[in-house]
Amino acid sequence: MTAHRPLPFDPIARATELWSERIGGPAGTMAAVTSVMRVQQIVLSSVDQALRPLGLTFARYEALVLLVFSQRGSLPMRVMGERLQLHPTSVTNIVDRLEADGLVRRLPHPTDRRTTLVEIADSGRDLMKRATEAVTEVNFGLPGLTERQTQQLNDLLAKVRRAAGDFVDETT
Amino acid sequence: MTAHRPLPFDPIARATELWSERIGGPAGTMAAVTSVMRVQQIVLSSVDQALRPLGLTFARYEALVLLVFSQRGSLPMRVMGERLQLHPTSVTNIVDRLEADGLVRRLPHPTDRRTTLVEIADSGRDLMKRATEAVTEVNFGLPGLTERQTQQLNDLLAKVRRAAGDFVDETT
DNA sequence: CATATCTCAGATATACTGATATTT
DNA sequence: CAAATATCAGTATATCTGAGATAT
Repeated sequence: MTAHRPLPFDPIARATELWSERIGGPAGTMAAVTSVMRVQQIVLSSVDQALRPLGLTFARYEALVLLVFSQRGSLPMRVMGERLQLHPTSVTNIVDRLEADGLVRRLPHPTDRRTTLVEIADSGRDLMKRATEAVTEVNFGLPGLTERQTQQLNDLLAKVRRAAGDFVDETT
Repeated sequence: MTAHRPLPFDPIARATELWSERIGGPAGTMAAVTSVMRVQQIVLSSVDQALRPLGLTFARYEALVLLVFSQRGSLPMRVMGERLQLHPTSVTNIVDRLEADGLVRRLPHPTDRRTTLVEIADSGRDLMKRATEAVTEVNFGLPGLTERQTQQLNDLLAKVRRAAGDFVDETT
């Protein structure tokens, strides 16, 4: 858990001061990057802990959610990788584990025999529901923000994702 | 690199809509968590790529920065773990690699013989400088934000970190 | 004797590279 | 034959647990 006792100061704020004094340049950007890394660690640790009793990781939970939300309850591997921003080998790995637990099934694609469909099973839908309750109970591991601040955070991160080329659209 | 071509829509925004319709509850929080994960991935990939020619990862780079910024150019392992929010075994691992490359040295603590000091070497200072230029050139992998927006992001993430118990103070 | 610091071994999760089989 | 899809083997990184050595 990497649990230390709390520091009596914000280590990132302190590093930012030193950065400004001794290096100059975009110290704020360095701070933001470090903060993103740290918050990701906080969130992932908390969410994974809530999901562990259910035999899920956040990555596998996201895959279940994606399949439950899909029109037909099934998606090609490739599409799953696109939506979840996962490496093809990571998709293979995650689906392997979900399938071993009987939560999803691999099916041949009806028309394109290169493609493998992944279909959510009933037990997968059930587990996704219970997992959603578990992560909701810990507020997805993201403490300390009002609804409005959460929305601000979303908007800022969406700007970054769009600038990084994750997607192109007119809204947001 | 997990590089797909851009989607014609924001996958997280779409998932958030479906979440609201079909599950309800704190869809915005789920979106924020997913966004944090994704932006961390974007940033880390970009920064690690910039650092790879120098034989550094972001984690090792952060360790070098911490040591360069320290008063004496050296810190106990334990303190490094505290500041960088790393597990003790991760500190051992990172220092192992830096030491193998001659960038830092392990020294006995003068008074507490349980403690190991890690001291930055001249070559470590040099490499940290060059690495800083490399990550600055790619804007730390964080595109799309103005200086003001970066500051907003910092403030929001600091709230989260403080609420998660990373630190306690009066400011911010 | 309890606690603190560091290390090591082993297990897990994920990502990446490069190669391969199959299909389009 | 080129491109797309999925898989596999091997490598790398980082985390965690549990155990142990040394020192306070």
